[in-house]
Amino acid sequence: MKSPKRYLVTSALPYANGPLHIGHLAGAYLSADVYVRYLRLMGKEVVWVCGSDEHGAAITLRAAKENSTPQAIIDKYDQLFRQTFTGMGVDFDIFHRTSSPLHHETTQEFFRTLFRKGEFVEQESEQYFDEEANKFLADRYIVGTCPKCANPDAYGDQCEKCGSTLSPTELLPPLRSAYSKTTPVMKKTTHWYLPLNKYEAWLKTWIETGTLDGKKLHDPTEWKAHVLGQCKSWLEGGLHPRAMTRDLDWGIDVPSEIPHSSGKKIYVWMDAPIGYVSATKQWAIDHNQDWKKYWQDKDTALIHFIGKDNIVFHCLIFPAILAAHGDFILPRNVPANQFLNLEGRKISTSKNWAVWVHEYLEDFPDKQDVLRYNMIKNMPENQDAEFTWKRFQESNNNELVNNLANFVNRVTVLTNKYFEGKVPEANKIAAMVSGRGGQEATTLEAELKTIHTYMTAIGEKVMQYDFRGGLQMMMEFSTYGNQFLQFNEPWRKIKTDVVGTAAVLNVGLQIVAALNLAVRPFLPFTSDAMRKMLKINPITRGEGEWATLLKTLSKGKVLLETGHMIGEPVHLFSRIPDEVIAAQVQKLEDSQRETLATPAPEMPKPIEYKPLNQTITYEDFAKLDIRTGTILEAERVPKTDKLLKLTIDLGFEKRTIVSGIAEHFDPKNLIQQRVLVVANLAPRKMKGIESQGMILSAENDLGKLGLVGTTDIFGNGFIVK
RNA sequence: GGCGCGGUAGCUCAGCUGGUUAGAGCGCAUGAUUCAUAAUCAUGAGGUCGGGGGUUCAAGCCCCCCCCACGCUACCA
Repeated sequence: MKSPKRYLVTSALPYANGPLHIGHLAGAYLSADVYVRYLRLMGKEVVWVCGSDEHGAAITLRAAKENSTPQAIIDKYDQLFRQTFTGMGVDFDIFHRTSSPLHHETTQEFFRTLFRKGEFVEQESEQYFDEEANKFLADRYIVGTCPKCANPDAYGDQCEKCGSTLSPTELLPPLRSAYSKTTPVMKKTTHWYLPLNKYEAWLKTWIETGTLDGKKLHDPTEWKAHVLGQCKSWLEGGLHPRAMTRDLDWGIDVPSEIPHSSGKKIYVWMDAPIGYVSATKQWAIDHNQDWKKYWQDKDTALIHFIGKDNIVFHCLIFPAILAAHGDFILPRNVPANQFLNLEGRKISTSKNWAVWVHEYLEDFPDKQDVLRYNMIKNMPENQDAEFTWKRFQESNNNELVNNLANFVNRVTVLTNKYFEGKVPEANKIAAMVSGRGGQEATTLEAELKTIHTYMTAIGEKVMQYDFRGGLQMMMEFSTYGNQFLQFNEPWRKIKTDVVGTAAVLNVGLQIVAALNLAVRPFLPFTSDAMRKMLKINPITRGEGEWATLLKTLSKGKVLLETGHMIGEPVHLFSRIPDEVIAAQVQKLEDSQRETLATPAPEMPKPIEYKPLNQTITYEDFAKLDIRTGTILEAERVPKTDKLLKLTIDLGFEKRTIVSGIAEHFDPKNLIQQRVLVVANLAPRKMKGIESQGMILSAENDLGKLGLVGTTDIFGNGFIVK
């Protein structure tokens, strides 16, 4: 693939519902920041957009819970995001908001275009409805019992206790509406669907070959294996139409001229990626540029940085939307990162098992680059990775302090000590040995070539989205500097050979000067500090300095001229002592414990009794028809983990009941067991078998099930009341 | 259960379309050195490449079966 004229880089819009933790940072922001910083230093035309994702049910719900308003919630987190990103040196070209009027217009325009082109399918479906509040219920607004962990307050889209993804139909009763606490009913509603099944064929070709309409748009071999794998997995399974609208209060209205649009909002998942477009528009307005150049010109490379949870949306659904619209380019790559674990466990907001970035900035002032270094070093580029405070400390002390900062310090100290802080004469014939092995003689010219090689290699890694590799290469370059000093021993040479010492330190300073740029995409604050120390011009954004440096080197010219005065040595990094690390680990455990309000692990765990459900009337109870019965047959339902197919004798008839108890009972031990059966429950098909009722069982605090039976003096079919 | 990404030295990971004695960083051991925040540099020990079968002159890389971790997905009335 030929290299593009310009780049449009996006980072997943953070959802304005809570603060950022290190997992967010590792996923879509630091990776993009390194990439974009490098592109800018190479003088490439690049715009990097991001913004707050501010719509959807979770925000209204949170507002209600905190007795606040959605607007107040999004304002609060938008503000916090901006501070956090700026604090960490994550340097977007624009950080926009999906609540802005420009974004609303842009999204509606998109929707309108797709509607007019007849891309949507209007379809009626049944949704949960709250009769008292007179509202349809988003998944998030349906509360019920989690089928996985029995948390009675799980939401219809997710259980916050065990973190599993749910759908409303999976929730166990009693279901209730988050608005009125009443039981929701099913009601018909109309929505607009994107017929992904219609696009399946071209999406498949596009993903697998990078080709659309005979044109090669990207090279799939450059895509990460797990991204391709995930997409192929979806394509194999067949794509289904997906609703692009919701019945919601908080979001972007479906354009009013569209029939039946009253009360309908555009689905946040459609609204959010269009946020990349509106952010670009706003940037263009601010900078007197043409946004279309970035979204509609074939020579632009669109790159989406996201976490793996977003793969399907950015690789299939959003491209389908863009293509359905017609005027837009498709992403050239979607370098999704995997997940970052923390101290051996998954990061969890609800369990408060997280390192919050804004808190890190408070706890470790002026140590942004230490976190950046550690996060890039352990970036989950191709598989899940882990952050531990111990490794954070080790990489700081052993690599940043001992290797990088120390090398820079050695060179500046020696220059100040022996040459009054002036870059000494480069003597091209002076005898020096190479930093590699210390065996062969070398010259300034050869060393400039070596520097060029390192700088090129680091850049290549970054362009391949191998940020860990680039970072490692950068550190090897610093090691090379240490080796060069070690082999040439300027501290010894000064006693006999001032000219030779000057030559050695001149090379040392050239390495430091190059290192200053090598470090910059990863550690921008450090790069600034080094420039101050070297007394060279500060860089604001990056305007091709790296490219210039490569040119200078390949001409055999030096980066720092002889006689240039450098500043006093400064320690770029400082050691982090054990106590500080221990305190962070303690903080993590404390906050998590507070959140869970559980005693220390070594204490015997008290039984957690489930809270009582809301009071019901006798009439409610009387609706239940519970009968005595006996299990006649029991067998596993093939291809399921939990299902047993039971035949129950109810005296007056025999019933087939499918029950999710296979993990608790051996089928052959169930034969002739007496059970209680909810006999008037509406039948339901599971795995193609109609289940005609439900057998009762009790569950203890450890999740163990026990059948609730009758005593043997009873026959079958009698009423329980 | 289906699908997907992985399982390589104590730890974190590289290993391209199969090709000589399987690599790096950290940690560990020994030695050198003192300009530097006891930092640096050199040397070394450490792996039957998750397990089992197969294809091949040759397999960490290909095929089959199994085990483990993670993710998506189905089922859980």
